[in-house]
Amino acid sequence: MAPRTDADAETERPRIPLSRRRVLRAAVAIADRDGLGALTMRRLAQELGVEAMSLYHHVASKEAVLDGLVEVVLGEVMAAVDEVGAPSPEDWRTILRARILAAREVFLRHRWAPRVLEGRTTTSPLVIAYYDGVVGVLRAGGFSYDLAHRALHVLGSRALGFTQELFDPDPGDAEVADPAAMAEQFPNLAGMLAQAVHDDPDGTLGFCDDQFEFEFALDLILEGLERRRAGG
Amino acid sequence: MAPRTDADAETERPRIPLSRRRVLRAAVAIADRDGLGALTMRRLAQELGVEAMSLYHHVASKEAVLDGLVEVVLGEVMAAVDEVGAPSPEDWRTILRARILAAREVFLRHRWAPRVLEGRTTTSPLVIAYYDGVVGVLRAGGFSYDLAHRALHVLGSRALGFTQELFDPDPGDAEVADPAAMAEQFPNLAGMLAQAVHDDPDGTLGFCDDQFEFEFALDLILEGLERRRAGG
DNA sequence: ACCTGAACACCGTTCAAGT
DNA sequence: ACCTGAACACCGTTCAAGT
Repeated sequence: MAPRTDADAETERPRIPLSRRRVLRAAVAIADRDGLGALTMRRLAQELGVEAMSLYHHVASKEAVLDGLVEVVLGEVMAAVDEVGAPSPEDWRTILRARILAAREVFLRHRWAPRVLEGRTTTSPLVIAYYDGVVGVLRAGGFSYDLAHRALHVLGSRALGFTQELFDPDPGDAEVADPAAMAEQFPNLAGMLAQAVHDDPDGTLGFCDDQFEFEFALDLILEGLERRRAGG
Repeated sequence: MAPRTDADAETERPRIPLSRRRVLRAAVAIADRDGLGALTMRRLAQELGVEAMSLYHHVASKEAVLDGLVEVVLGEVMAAVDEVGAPSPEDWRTILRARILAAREVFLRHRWAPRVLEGRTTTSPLVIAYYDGVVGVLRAGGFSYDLAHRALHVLGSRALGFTQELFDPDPGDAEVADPAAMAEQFPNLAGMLAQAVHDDPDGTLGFCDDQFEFEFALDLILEGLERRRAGG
């Protein structure tokens, strides 16, 4: 009846051809919105208004999609890090710190990214490139190759801006909720918690400030590395 | 024909009734031998000479099996750590270090354990108990609750004896194999590698000694924590 | 009480067929 | 060239039925 309108294009969106780029962007969108568990080939196809089997013309397999996700995220990381600036001889700590915190912001936008990154069996060239940059900063700061290598191990995934927390930051469990039972089983943690609650009564047990803890740990490590570099 | 013999019992093993314990032990065996990917309910049943559906009388679900795996491994960790000895006021670093390295040995026996541990959504009471012990050592060593809490964050999963390495220790990739191409793309890493090869010609690029790197990082962190504890 | 066969609702993926 | 329907080989899990 009515001629083709922009609204039609919006709702049907029949024209834009599929592409690897579009597939990966949709995959990121699903993971961001509904988590990694929601990312299936069928759901991904649905997001693109297409049948599942059509995806295989643009990505080889689901593994390839996951590799693509790493590519996308690391691309964002590299862009964020490049804005911080180039390595400079003086004060490697300041610049490395800034780069790591910039990378961290990307991972905070994509909470699923650490898990998929660590799950990959093959190491993406972009991850290697990122670490090459870290070593570059360290070398410019006066590190031997040997100590730079060790620094990579000490920083671990923290060099990319994330750590895999063993405790869920959301302690909704009954164990934690019942202070009496907990005090008996875990006296030290109970004491720790009790004092945290005392110091910050309205903290509602969300007493782990991720950003603060991350920076505290990062600074402690950077300090230790500088000590090794300067003194031995 | 022949009467029942021990050999029969060995091969058929028809008597021993299924139990949660036996299911979990079989699950550990499969994961140790063939990796986490090989651990399916059907394969697990097969290992026990039973149908898959029989498992559900002893474990609620596959998630419950994974929780059980954590239980088993953490049980071994607690046993290993208990042998090290109790917290003592003097020299918290020595005792914490020994406990962490003891825990590490368990994880080296079960390479899959870090992944399943980090994958769990609910935190096992045994993990909490382990960290309670860590805090106990720190407290005995003169840490405030606040700094002990921070120490947990700095150590992260290293407190349990493992770190999730981002690089696969096995660099069989073409990228790494071609030094010329690598030197161009990743000059800093190439230089690092070149020197490592120079220093250790027969190292065949296995230049990351996991145990050495782990202890180096651990000591750097413990030193930083002691500095914070003593001085501020 | 403990085990089972058949079945269901999901996966990722292949393949021959459509346009 | 790009997309699809039907199908295959796997999952975890349910349920009614066997002993």
